[in-house]
This record gives sequence, C-alpha cells and structure tokens, in this order.
Amino acid sequence: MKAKNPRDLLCEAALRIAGRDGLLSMTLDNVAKEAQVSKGGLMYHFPTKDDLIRAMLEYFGDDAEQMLIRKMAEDPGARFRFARSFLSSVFGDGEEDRDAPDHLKREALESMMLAMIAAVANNPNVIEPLRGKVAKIRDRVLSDRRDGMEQLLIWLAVDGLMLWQFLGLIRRQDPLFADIGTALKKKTEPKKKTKPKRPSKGGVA
Amino acid sequence: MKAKNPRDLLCEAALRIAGRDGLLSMTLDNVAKEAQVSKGGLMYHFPTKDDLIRAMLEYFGDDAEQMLIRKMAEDPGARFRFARSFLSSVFGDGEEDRDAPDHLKREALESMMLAMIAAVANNPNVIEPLRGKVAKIRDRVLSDRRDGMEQLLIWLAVDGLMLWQFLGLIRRQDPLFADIGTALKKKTEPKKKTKPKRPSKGGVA
DNA sequence: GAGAAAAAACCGACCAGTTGGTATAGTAAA
DNA sequence: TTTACTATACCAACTGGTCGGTTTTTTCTC
Repeated sequence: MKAKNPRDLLCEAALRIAGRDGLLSMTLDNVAKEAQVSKGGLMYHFPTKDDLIRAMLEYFGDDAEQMLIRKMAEDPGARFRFARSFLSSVFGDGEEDRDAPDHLKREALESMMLAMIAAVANNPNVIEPLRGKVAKIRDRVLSDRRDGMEQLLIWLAVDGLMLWQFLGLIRRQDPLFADIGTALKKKTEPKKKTKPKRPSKGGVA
Repeated sequence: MKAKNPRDLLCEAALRIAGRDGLLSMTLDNVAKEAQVSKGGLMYHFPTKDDLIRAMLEYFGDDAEQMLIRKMAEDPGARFRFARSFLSSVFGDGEEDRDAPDHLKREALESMMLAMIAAVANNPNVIEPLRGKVAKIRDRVLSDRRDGMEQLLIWLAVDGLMLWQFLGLIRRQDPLFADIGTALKKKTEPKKKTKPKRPSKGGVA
C-alpha cells in the first residue's frame, strides 16, 4: 500500500537503523542487510551514500509535505491554519483518526527530522536544497503579519520536541507528549476564554 | 581563562570538529590532532571514545547548567523566571552584554545540544544519565501550575531553534534569530498586551 | 506464443583507506 | 617512582566503493 519499489524500501531501512542503532550505524552494509538486499543491490540503486541520503531526504520530505498540504486543505479556518495543520499532522486530530492506523502516519515529521539529522551528520552540504525549501515555507508563514511569528514559534516548539525525541528525552507514549500537543493546539484556537474541551454536554450536536 | 586542563581542551576540540566538519569527522585521530595532542595522549585521558563523549556531555552540560543557575539567581522576577533566564542565556540580555565577549558564552546551550547529538549519534545509550537530569529540571518547571507548560514550550522552541541551527536552517547572525529571541522574551514579560498594536479587544487571558 | 537477445536488477568477493583501540619505548617533571 | 604525556608502529574490524558475473524481466523476432 505504501512502498514497494526497492528505493523506498532502502530509504526506510536506512531510517530504521538510524533511529534504532544510532546514526553511526547507518552504514551501507547495515542498510543493505536491514533491507534484505545485497550490497551490490544497494549500490545499484544508489551509487554513493550521498545519493542514498538525498533520496531519504526527498522521500521523507515529500511525505511530510504531502501530509501538511492535505491537512491545510482540509482546514476551514483562516487564522493559524499553518500551525493547526502542522500540529494536527504531528499529534493527530484528537478525535477522528485516533484509531485510524497510519496511512496518515503521524511519524512523518519525525522521520524527516531524523533524515535531516542523519544527512547533516554525514555531509553537511547535502541538505542545501532543502534549506531553500524550508526558508520559503518559513517566509510564507512569517508573511502573516498577525500570527506569523506565533506560528513560527509553534513550529519551532514542535521541532524542539522532535529533537527531544531523537535525544531520548521524551517518547511519543509519554503523557507529556500529548499534553504538549494539547497546549500548543490551544494557541491556535480562536481567541476565547472558554475552553471547548468537551462538547458532549448539551443536547446540541 | 576558561579551560586549562587537557581533558577540557580535548572536549572542546571534539566539539569544534563536530560543529565544523560534521559528526562523522569527530574521530579519535582528528580530535587528537585538533587538540594538538598525540593519540596516545588522548587515549591516556579517555580510554574509549565513549569516555570522551561522556566527558563532553558533562563538561558542556555543566557549562550550560552553571549559566542557567547564575541567570536565575540574578533574576529578581517571580513568574517566568526559568524561561527568562533560559532565554537570556541563549540570546543575551539585549543591552548589557551585547558587546561583552564571551566569558558568558551564549553558545553554551548550543554546544551542549551539539554534544548531545554527537553522543546519540555515536551511541544512543550514553546520554542515559542526562535523561534523568533533564527530566528533573523539566518536572520542576512543570510544577509551576500557572506558567509551567508555557515555560516548557518556550524551552522547546529554543531547542527547536538550536536544531535549526544544527541543520543549517538558520544562523545566529540572521536577523530572524534575534527576532525569535525577542518574540519569546515578550512572552515572559509581566502581563501586558500580547500585541502592542491593538490596545483593546476585550478580556485578556 | 516460443525463443533469442538485450537490458535491468541484483549478487558477493574484493579493494584501499579509515576506524577505535593496543602496545611499547622513551621523556620530562614533581 | 609515579604521573603525564609523546611518538610511532600496529591491529582486526569496518568503511564507502568497485567490479565481474548471475539472475530476472522486458523486448524483439519469428
């Protein structure tokens, strides 16, 4: 359903190793082994390690981007749309896809972050193309005079959370993880004093 | 002025390499060379690479911790003291040490972050001791019922910024870097308007 | 459709250089 | 004598990468 062609499989294997065994274990031999492919097979698809990493960046980057684009398209709100969509793609929607498996995978951003760290660790130059891309999104977010900076701060906080996760300072299943998501989401809600926590109260539905 | 004993010199050399040449270049040979020490000398102080990394974590961790403690002691305020001190140690105090060199080094947190990333990259287990330490600080911050979560979010945003810096998505000298600092600091100020432009809009919260 | 040819996909032994780490002989000072 | 190194040689394991060969799939021909 998600990935079948060997390139994607290789990218996923590489990321799995990086996350599980540490970035230094993300060697060509290990990646090939993890993907159950011979080293020659790997090298056929990616002549150099940089090529592998570039492919990872693209693969997981597109994943995260697609996710964000979809969320933004779904969002009917006007203000804080970026931040809300961003948060929704990381923490889920709280109700709807609480049990939905992961064709909408919440780890998309997490994966891309790890891919980027792995990339920089191997070769700082390889993310160059991504830099411009991120800068563009960032500028568009900031172009919103009202909430631009506030949304950027939310973005940064999430990225900080991703860093914590990478460092093992927090795990997705920790209650705090969800609490942080809730707190951030609250910032994207229309300015109200009342907390619309539980709508299941009145007869209105 | 700051460090004289060879262990500290070695730690600094290792970090310098990690930052300048990438994590993969942080090899024992390179570190020894950078510190102008023979490899034997390095191995005398740190029998294994993990020992080196543990020392780095301790060295830069203590650095950042000291910095934070001092800032907090200096801060007369009551609310948001942690976040304010934290921000001040990263972005400076805006006026005072704008030209002060760096015996108060603003890169302290940055350095520790890099050390932690390097540590995890080499061996995910090596940060274990730090985990507890961070958790303790985090819990103390969160124990503040009023502003705990808000301060944690500020912390996370700064860490996100550090990650961006590591990834080359932003540089310290970029105007945006300072802007983010300013925006975050504003959140730690005593209750005023979030937006100084619109004077009134009803209740505040 | 059968079968040959060609191209694409893949294997795994091999290579030169590097890695973390060891060993050892010597030196300078406290 | 102990501590704190320098300098160098060395090691097995591993690194990214090459290469000749094999299998599988597609394409072409009849």
